[in-house]
Amino acid sequence: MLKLYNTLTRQKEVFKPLKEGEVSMYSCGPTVYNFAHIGNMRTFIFVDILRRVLKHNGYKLKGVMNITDVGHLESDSDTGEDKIQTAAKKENRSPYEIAEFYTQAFFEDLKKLNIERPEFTPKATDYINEMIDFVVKLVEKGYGYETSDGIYFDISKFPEYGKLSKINLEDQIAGARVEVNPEKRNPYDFALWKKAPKEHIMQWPSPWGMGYPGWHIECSTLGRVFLGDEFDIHSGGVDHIPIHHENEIAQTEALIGKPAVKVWMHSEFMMVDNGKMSKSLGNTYTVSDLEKRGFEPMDFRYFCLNTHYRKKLNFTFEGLEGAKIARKRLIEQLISHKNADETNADLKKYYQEFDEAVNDDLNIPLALGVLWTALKEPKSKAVYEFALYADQVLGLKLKETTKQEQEPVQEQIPQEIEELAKQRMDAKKAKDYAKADELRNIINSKGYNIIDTPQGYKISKK
RNA sequence: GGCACCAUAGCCAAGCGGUAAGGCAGAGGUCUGCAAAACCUUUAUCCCCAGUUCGAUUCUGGGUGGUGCCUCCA
Repeated sequence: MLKLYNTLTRQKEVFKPLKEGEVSMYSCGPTVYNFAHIGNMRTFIFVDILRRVLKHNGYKLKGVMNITDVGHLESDSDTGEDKIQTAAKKENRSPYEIAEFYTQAFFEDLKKLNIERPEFTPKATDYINEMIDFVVKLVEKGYGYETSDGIYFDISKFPEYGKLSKINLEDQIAGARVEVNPEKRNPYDFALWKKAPKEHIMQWPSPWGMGYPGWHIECSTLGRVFLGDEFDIHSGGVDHIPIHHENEIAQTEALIGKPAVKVWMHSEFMMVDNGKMSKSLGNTYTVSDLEKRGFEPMDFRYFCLNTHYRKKLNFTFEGLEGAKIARKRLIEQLISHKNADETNADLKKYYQEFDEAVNDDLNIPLALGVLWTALKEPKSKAVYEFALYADQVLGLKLKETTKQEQEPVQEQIPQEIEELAKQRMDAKKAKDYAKADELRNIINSKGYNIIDTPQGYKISKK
C-alpha cells in the first residue's frame, strides 16, 4: 500500500490512481536560461524517486515535465525582464539558442544523475496556441480581463484562492511588500498573457496583439494537453506552493469547474552551509562544479537520498564527502556479496521492510538503512540480488558500478612511476624500509598513490 | 505584520505512544616492516517547562532557537 503526502490536505494519503494501473503526473521543469544547480537537481531527483516508486508498485507511468523556454519574467508581480532574453543579451546569442543550449545541458545533468526522463518533456514554445486558447476561454468565462500591458486573472472570482498554501489573502495584503499595479483589480491578480514591447524578442500573435504567455498558464496548459482535465500527481519545489501552484489551481479550476490534480507533492529546499541557496544569491553549485572537485554525480545522488524529500537538506562538502565514502563502501561490500559462493539466504524481511519504507511517502533514508543492514548478512549472492532489487528504486547504478569496480579500467601509469614502484618493492624485499618509505613519498608527491596488497603493490592516480 | 516548516550523538539522518535504524567522523582491535585500504567491535535517553497516559523522543499547551515563503528561484 503506497502512501503519499498531499500538500493540499497536509496528510499522508493512500494513493489510488484515477485510472487502474496507470499514473499520470506533471512535474514542474526547469527554466532554461542557465545551468541547473544542485538545489534544482535535488527536486528532479525527488521526481525520479517518485517515478521509480510508482513503477515499483507496478504502475505504468505517463509523466510530463515542461521545459520553460519562454516568458519567465524576473518578477512574479509581472514586472521585470524575460530571463531568457536577459541571458541572451548577456551571452550575445538569440533566446532560442540560449534555451536550446541549456535544455541540452539539463538533459545531460539528468543523465549523469541517473534521472529518468519523463515520457513527455514538451517545450513551452511549441504550445503557444494552446495557451492562447486557454486564456481566451478564461476571458470568455469572465475570469480574465485586459489591461494596457496584458491579460490578468481576476482572483476575486475564485474565492478558494490560497487553499494550497493556506494563506488568507487579506492578511497577506495587509503586510505584503508588493508594488500594486494600479490597473489590476486585486493585488494578487496575475498575468495570463503579456503584451510584448517591440524589443521583446520572443513574441507571438494573439487576439490581444503580439505578446507572450504568463508562466503559470504554461504549466496548466501543458498538463491539460498531455494528461487531460484530471490527473493524479503534480509535483514541484516548495517555493511553488504559494504562487505558481496557487495560480495554476485558480486557472484550471476556473476553466474546468473542478480540481484537476489529486495529489500535490512538493520537495523541500536545499540549503548551503545552513543558509538559503538560490541563483540570485550566487551561492549555487552545478553538477559539473562537483565533478571538478572530485565527486561523481552518483555521490551527490546518494547524498540526496539520505534525507527525506520533505526535509530541508543542508549541503556541505563535508556531508558530500561522507556520502562519497559511504557509497564507495557500499559498493565494495556489494562486490564481496556478488563474488560469494553462497547463493541462498532468507532475506524476506528485508524485501518487506524495504517496500514498506519506500511506500511510506518515499522514506528513502529508511530504505537505505535497510539495505545497509542487509549487507551485514553473511556473504551471499542473494544479498547482491536484494541490492539490485532496491536499486530499481534508489537508482544508484549498483549493477553497473559493481561490474566496473570488479574489472577496473587499467589506468595509464607512467613509466617513471612504475619504475619507482619497482624500486620500492626491491627496497622492501631488502628490508630497507627507510628507502621504501622515501620512494613512496616521491610517488605520492607526483600525484599517485601506492598501496600494498597480498598480491603485490597497486598504483592509482590521486 | 501574516503563513508554514523544523529542533534526535562531533556531523548527517530514520523512528511519531512501550525505554533510540543507518551513514560519516572518533576510539579500540585484526591485517601491515610502517602506512593506506579493508574488515570487526564500540559511542545518545531525543531543546526547555507544564499537562494527558501505567508509560512520551513520539500526543496537547506554553516557551526558546533555527529556516523558508509572502519579491525571481527547485
